[in-house]
Amino acid sequence: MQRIRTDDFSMKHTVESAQPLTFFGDISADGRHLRYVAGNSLVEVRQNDGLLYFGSQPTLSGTRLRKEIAKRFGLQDDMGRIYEKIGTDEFLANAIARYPGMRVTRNDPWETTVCFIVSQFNNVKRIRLIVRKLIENYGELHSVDVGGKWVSFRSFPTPDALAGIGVKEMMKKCGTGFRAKYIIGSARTCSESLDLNRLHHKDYHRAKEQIMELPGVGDKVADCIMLMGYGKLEAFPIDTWIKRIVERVYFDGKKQGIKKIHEFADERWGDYAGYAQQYLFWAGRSLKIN
DNA sequence: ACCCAGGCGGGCG
DNA sequence: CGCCCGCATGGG
Repeated sequence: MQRIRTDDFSMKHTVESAQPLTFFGDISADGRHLRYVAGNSLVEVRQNDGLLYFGSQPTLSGTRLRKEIAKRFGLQDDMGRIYEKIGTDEFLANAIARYPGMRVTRNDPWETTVCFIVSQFNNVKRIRLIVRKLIENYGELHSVDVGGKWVSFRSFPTPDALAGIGVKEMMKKCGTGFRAKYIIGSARTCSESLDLNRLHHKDYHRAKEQIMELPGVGDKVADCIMLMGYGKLEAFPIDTWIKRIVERVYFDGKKQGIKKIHEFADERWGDYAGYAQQYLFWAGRSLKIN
């Protein structure tokens, strides 16, 4: 097992904040042990205060796995700087105090796309259920030896694997509901004409514009993909919670349009709006703001 | 038995 | 444009 030293990182808060990793990873009750699938490998991570121990099967080379972990959990992000930039009011300062070390995870763009298409008009519990079923039904099966024990797992289904599935079949097998046509439609586009791995280098607005051409990907889902799929930290996904919280905290409870809230977030938090969103969301939910 | 859940697309004024 | 409605489904 390798290890890295980390500061200002809580694997528990990060994984439990319902970012895509949460939708298909398993974390222990105490939040210290995580198992998830990255590509075709099974990765295990254990956090002991400021130390992160990790390994994978099949074994990725030392540097590759180290890079995967660092990137996946946003360990390169300068939290001191981010907290300074976004923690400028009481609400966010409290949110940071409540969830210290919560990072924005960086996930595979396609996996992120599917997860957030599934998330629309849905709840976290059922999102996880549906994503699990998609993996179970259409993901490629792998078996590996973990410390003498034989463990099997499935990788996330590729666009090619989903492009040919029938809408009714997916609805029946995975319980996706009306989202099946979006998942399959997006899979077809990504399989045939849109290579998601080529959007990394585009700027936020260009990439967002392109991803919104996928069926079932509107403003909010697109921002989630920009943030957690491409690591574009200026993205500010606006869902019903965020809208309510921002109106309550920053607009004296007055209703605002989506466009207005985007402008506000951009001006106030700029390049770290995505981190502001993450902390607003979790603090807001725990306070049951409505 | 209801009611809701991290929206989106399509239709209308 | 901005608003409003329907949408599949499992859990509370």
